[in-house]
Amino acid sequence: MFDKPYDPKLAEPKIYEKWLKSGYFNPDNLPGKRSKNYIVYMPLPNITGSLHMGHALDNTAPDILIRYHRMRGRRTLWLPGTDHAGISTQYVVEKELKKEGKSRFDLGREKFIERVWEWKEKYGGIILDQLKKLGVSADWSRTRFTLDPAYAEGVKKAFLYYYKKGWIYQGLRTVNWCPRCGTSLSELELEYKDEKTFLWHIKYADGLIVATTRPETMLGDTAVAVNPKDKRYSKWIGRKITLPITEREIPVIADKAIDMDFGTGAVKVTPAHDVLDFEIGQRHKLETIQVIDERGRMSAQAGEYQGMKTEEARQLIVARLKNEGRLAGEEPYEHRVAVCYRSGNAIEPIPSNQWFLKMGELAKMALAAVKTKKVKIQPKNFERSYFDWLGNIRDWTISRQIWWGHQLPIWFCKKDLVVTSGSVGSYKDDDSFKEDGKKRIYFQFADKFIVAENKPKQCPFCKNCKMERAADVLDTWFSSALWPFAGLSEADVKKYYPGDLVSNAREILNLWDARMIFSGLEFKGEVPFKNVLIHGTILTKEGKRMSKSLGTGIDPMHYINQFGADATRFAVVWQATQQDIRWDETAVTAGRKFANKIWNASRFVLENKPSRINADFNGLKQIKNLTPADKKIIAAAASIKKKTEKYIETFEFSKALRGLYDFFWHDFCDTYLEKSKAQLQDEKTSESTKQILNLVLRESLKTLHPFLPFVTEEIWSHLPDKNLLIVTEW
RNA sequence: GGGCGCAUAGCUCAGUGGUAGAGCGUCGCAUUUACACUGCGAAGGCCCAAGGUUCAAAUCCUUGUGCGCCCACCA
Repeated sequence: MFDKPYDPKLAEPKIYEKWLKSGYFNPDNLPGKRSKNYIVYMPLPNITGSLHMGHALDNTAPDILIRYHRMRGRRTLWLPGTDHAGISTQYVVEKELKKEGKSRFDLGREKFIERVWEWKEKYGGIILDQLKKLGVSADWSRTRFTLDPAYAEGVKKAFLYYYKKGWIYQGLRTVNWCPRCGTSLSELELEYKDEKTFLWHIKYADGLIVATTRPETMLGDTAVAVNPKDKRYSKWIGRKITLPITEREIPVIADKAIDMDFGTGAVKVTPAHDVLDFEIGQRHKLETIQVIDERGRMSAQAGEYQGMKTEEARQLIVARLKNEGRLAGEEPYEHRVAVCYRSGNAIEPIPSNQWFLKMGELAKMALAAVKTKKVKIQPKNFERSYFDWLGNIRDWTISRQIWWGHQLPIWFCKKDLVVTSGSVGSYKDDDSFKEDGKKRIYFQFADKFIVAENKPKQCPFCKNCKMERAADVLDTWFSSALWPFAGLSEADVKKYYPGDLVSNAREILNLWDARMIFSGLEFKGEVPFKNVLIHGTILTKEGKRMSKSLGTGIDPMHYINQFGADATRFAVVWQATQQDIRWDETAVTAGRKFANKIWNASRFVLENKPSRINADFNGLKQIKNLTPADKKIIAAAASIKKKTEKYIETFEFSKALRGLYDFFWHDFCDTYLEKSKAQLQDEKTSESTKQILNLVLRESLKTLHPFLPFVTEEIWSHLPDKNLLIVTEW
């Protein structure tokens, strides 16, 4: 039963099965009196994903904490779940469809969503199974998916609540639009590509020259902007000029966003087709004229250029400016253009109707929560990015023009409904814009709508239309922001909210943690957790970011399958000191050796069983004639236990592990075990040595357990104790 | 562009005012008695550069150089 080299491949699945059967991952089943809770919310992995190093990092720290607090008598709940991850998931399923030569429009919304559910059933559980292999002791009986019916109810209620509060509104926003995919993209979905083009200098008036890489958008210009401090242009501010070609009058305005040193220092402002310009437009209440449509073609507003591709229009416009003597210069220019992460197509900023959530009050609350230390962000230096983000926040665009997600509970009066945005009526009959025989829906707008949980029986506006549900779905983060309470049943919320901790990568801090904090405060009146633990990023050994597309990713399962979860966890914790980690796989070797060392030392100790086992260190103090070696190891064992407690509670897991490693390997094995061999031969010290060996081993297994749960539990099963180690009192 | 951080042994990193440490690797020796996923020992470092503070600096300050991460994104 105690084979010579420890074989994690045999032991780990067996041990995990035992834990599952025990039911102890579920706080309701834990033995003994437990008054205090310890609760961790798992960062929701996407259903598209499989385990990567980031997940390993996200989850080892919580597992250490959960295991530690479980042994310390807390009611521990680690809430697991998966995220529907709207855009990413829709993307992978669309890619699958593409292999069959189909697009989502060929299936239609309903069929497509069915297809995504099929995908979810097939692949959605993979990552959770992999987390189990890592030893994650989450309460799987409470696993939730962010599109589960109960969760969806919570999301809907939250939306209705915000709407009643007057915090949700419809508005215009220039979004990053991919003309090929027919969808708007979040900033995260953009990739950047270097492009060689020209910077054209266009004379808008004598002495007022603007520089642009996109002359075709000038048809939609509604201002020229300069920096207020720029003396060259101070006399122009407030004046009006005539825009070339369209001959429209536009104002010259001053805005501090303008860089005086770039180009000519004067910028054409096209709110419809540039995200920054849109913001300038908002500040100065400029008109938004859309000259490029959802297909990436010039719109009706573009007059004679209507229907042309933007490239084509650009050439014609440049030529015309040249003819008219308006072209003041043309310099080769290299810059980065945003492209769609799926199609690689250049993105086209266009104005669209979107839904917004007011951030004013919510941001204030989230700021205060951290400023008053109700939530602590660790390490502390990340607080700054949190404060910066919330301090400069704009209202949150919560609508997304995709199908997979929580559809908005908004119902439009069909008679009032305008489909798509701006000027697109021009291609109403274009076949390429039909789905299911109907026109594709891009953006919807109507003043006549109601927000309700279910479809109204009668339209309150026209009294006879069947109302149409808003096509948009919610931003994925809107639903995941509710995770700490929407992930729990109502009874559980009473018992288990608020919790203690989330652990994630730094880019999630604002996207998710901040939003969980204000959602918790707004809906439950309490912060959802006390600590946000930000861990470093795992880089390649060369110091580069791990990424699937670059082929630099490392699959933790590779190590788990080969060397065991304990060795893998050891490597992660060993290296997770403070900053980003250049992944060094020799640390896995160290972990594997360490697990084996623990195993073999235990074999030695168990071959020398004492007649009975004293319960604790105090019991040992009764023994007379302790040798100096005995005293030393007892003191060291007691001290390392204290240190481990301290380091776990301050989240310095690497220090804890390194201390334990040193103690166990050197103090216990190299020194004491070797000395004990002689002491065991001597009748006078034999029994007490056995006692000490056994006690130090037991204590070591306990303190090591949060870090290397499998091997310690396996050894524990060979001890006389009946309890599993995971619920043994620390 | 803004923020954060890192530069210490061949590699990956601890150390944060007072004679340089670990893991992995390398070399030598040892071993029938827990473990070769072992033990004992050794080699290997002007602690990025320059300046400053100090009795004393890898450690604090300034500047520079190189590298990375996150966020924003430039007409």
